[in-house]
Amino acid sequence: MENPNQEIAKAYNPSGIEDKWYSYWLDNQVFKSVPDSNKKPYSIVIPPPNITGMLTMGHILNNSIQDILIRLKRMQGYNVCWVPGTDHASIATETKVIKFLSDKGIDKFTIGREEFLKHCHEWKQKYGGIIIQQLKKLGVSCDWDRERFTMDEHYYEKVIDAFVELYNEGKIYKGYRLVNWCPVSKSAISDEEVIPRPVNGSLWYMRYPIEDSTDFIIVATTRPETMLGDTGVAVNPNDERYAHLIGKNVILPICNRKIPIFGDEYVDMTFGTGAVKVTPAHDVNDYEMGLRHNLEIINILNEDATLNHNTPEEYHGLDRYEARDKIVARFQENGLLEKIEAYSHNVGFSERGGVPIEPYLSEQWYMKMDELAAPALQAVKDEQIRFYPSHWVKTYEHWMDGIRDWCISRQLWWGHRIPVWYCEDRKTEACKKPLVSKNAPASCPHCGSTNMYQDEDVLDTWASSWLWAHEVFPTKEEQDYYYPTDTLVTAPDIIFFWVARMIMAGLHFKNAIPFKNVYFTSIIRDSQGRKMSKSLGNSPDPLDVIGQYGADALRFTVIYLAPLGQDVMFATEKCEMGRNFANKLWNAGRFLLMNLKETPADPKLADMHIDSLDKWIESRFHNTLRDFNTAIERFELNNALKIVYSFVWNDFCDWYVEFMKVKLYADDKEVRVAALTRASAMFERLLQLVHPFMPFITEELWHLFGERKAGETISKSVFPAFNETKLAPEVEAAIEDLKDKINGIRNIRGEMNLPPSKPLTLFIKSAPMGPDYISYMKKLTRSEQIEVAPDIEKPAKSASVVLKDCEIFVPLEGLIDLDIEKNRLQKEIDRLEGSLIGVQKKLSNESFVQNAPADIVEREKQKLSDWQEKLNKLINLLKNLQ
RNA sequence: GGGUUCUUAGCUCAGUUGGCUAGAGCGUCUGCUUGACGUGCAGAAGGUCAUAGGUUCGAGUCCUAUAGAACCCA
Repeated sequence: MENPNQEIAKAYNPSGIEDKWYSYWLDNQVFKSVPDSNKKPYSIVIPPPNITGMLTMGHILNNSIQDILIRLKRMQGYNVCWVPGTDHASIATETKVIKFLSDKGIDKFTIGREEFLKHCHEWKQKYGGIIIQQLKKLGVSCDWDRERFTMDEHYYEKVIDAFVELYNEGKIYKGYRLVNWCPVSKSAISDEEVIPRPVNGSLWYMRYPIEDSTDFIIVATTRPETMLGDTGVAVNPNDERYAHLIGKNVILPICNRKIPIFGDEYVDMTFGTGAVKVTPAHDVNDYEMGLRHNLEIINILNEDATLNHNTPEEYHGLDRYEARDKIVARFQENGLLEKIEAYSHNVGFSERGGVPIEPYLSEQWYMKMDELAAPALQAVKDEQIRFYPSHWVKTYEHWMDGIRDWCISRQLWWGHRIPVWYCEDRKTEACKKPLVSKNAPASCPHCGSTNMYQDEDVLDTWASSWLWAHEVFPTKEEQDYYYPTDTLVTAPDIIFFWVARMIMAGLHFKNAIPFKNVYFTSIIRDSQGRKMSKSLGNSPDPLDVIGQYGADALRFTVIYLAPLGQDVMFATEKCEMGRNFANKLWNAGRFLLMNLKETPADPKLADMHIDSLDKWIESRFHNTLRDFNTAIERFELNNALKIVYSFVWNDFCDWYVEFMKVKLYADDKEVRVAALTRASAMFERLLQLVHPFMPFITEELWHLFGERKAGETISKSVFPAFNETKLAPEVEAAIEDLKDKINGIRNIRGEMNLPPSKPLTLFIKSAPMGPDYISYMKKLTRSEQIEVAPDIEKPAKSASVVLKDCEIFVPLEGLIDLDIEKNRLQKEIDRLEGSLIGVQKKLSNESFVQNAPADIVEREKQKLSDWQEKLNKLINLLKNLQ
């Protein structure tokens, strides 16, 4: 292991150390989990990153949180299992591979499905693992032997089984409806893949001639080209301007089609002219209106958003935007264009294709959601599944209440191909029915034809990943042991797409919830509050940050900055916070190690020469532990970290170690050894507290602090348990009191600009203090002489500190600047007087004294007398200075 | 248009069921080669808790309205 004579670096340098320990953990199978009925399981399934993805700050936050929970539970004796894996990301991957191939001059359709899929698998082999390798740099403790992929053979099969099962239950059907259509991918896409973007467009006011009249009705539209598919004009039935036109027809220009004017409450009278053209085949709201009013539905687009044969010949094959220009020009020529207004509005863009999506009529497979959603909604309402933060419950309920059927088919090749076959010959009526089965049927069961073909479409990626929480566990034994999983950590923007659907799938297929807790992570923003995104280029590469500061520092910083439910403003420089903390920890360890070299620890002395300092730090430790446990229970990881941070930096380093130096340089060797032995033991426990957050540095230090057996790791050491009997409130109060005295004296030093090189003499008017307290005080205030007596006289020309039951005088002889001291006292007097007014007001209020709880009133009275006394002393001191 | 959340120090945020003189980190200012750490130590300055009402003995905390910001859904 380490060379004991090697010097320990003055500043902590994570490079080298992090990779060393990650290999060590892997070599020793520290992260491995196998079912063990003697141990309680704690399991998490990773939200599978997209195989096309690269590590982002979002992944850093999400996976740090999971790792903290996993590492903590591992140390607390659970059989923890964190299953990693990736998602095949149907449309994203297909888009990438198409691009990759087209750069080489290869076309998807020319090479055909099978050949194309080969390329996809190759691509996945080559690039699909990058994000997993990147994650390892973060130190995450996934059981890598369990790495899954949503198109693994077992998993693929289960996705198909689920389709067949749901179809047989009547929950899957084929429907002809409007979907979000991406003209580039030529596929339906999910709502999630439609990104609304503000667009500076126009509002075109177009005149539609009324039948048998010279009048017009003017409609306003953002999409004039869709007029070729108009089959009605709608006005609000309460709109007096148009009441006389309801029931009449207009003659649609260019097409010369007769279409009705009708009334519908949907129409907003204040928008445009209050009259809208209705294109049921190309707008969601128009589609609904079309159904209500029995309008004809005319689809005017091809799959690539060019115009089709339902338009006049001159428009055939034109791109939708070319057609727009042509139609506007035509209206203008004919004097039918009223005006054009600038108008900015949101247009849905395809996330992958990068072009505006088209609401498009097509035949797709749908999953009925109502029956699946009901128990999933209940499970959250009943708190079988808890959300952190809980306010997401409302969003979840809202969506589940209004849930719509799920379009699960995609016109893509990369993914789980829909297990449906059709008879090509269709000799009988029954042959037209799709045949749903896991395996290809040999022949048509109705006509016997062997001429069968499979549905070309694949399933929506979410229709595979919704099985993730249970199908990552391959056997029944494993599922019985690890499922339901304990906690899901994910981003709130996929609450519907993934979280809700996993709950449905879990309840439907396993008859049990998939997880008990869902932690919704924050959104990472840049220092200006903008969401981090590729296009803005405002997201640092996490690997660069790790290179610069270390994974421990990055983890620390991200968690420290991420309160439950709040967004995180991140900037790379903020990692200094984590780096500084790592360095602090390192140097505290270094200090103890340097002393241990001279004075080796001796466990036999661990309980010898115990004084109030030992009891104090022990009490502080258990207080910390209790608060830490509470924070973890509430999933307030940033709080948990702050609690640990403050124990390490404030209690341990600032006070305990400084106090301990008195004992460390004592004449009695046994005192020295005992103090150091206990300090080391405390430090090891403190490392355990930090370990889930900063695994690498803690492992390094833990190994420096003792002879460890081969393969031994802090990761599997037993996490400290809270012990109430270790709490010592009276000792804590006494040390707090001592700290107050020291702070008072340090204040004088600071205000008077007295350098530490100038030792002080102190006169303390109080009850006698223990000799240990006197030595601690000497050490921390750099005083050479301290006199304590209840009736001590204030020396002339001295600064003073007034505390409860205690006055401290610091003689300053020639050094004192009377004005400074006067100002100090005056400031304190002013502050106290201000506070006193508040208390007096309260106590002189009869209804306060009557209504407030007795202990509150008592407390106020106590304050009054304490402060009054202190104030009097201060006034006296000030008077004597004049 | 509907829903959710937020507004506290220069910045980023804590502040539990209403009850200490409203806290922390960063930044700022002053001093310091203190027998671990200048990635540090010690000290200090800095706040009308978005605004206006209300409930209450008591409001940063609860209620209502207003203003502003963000996100989700339509």
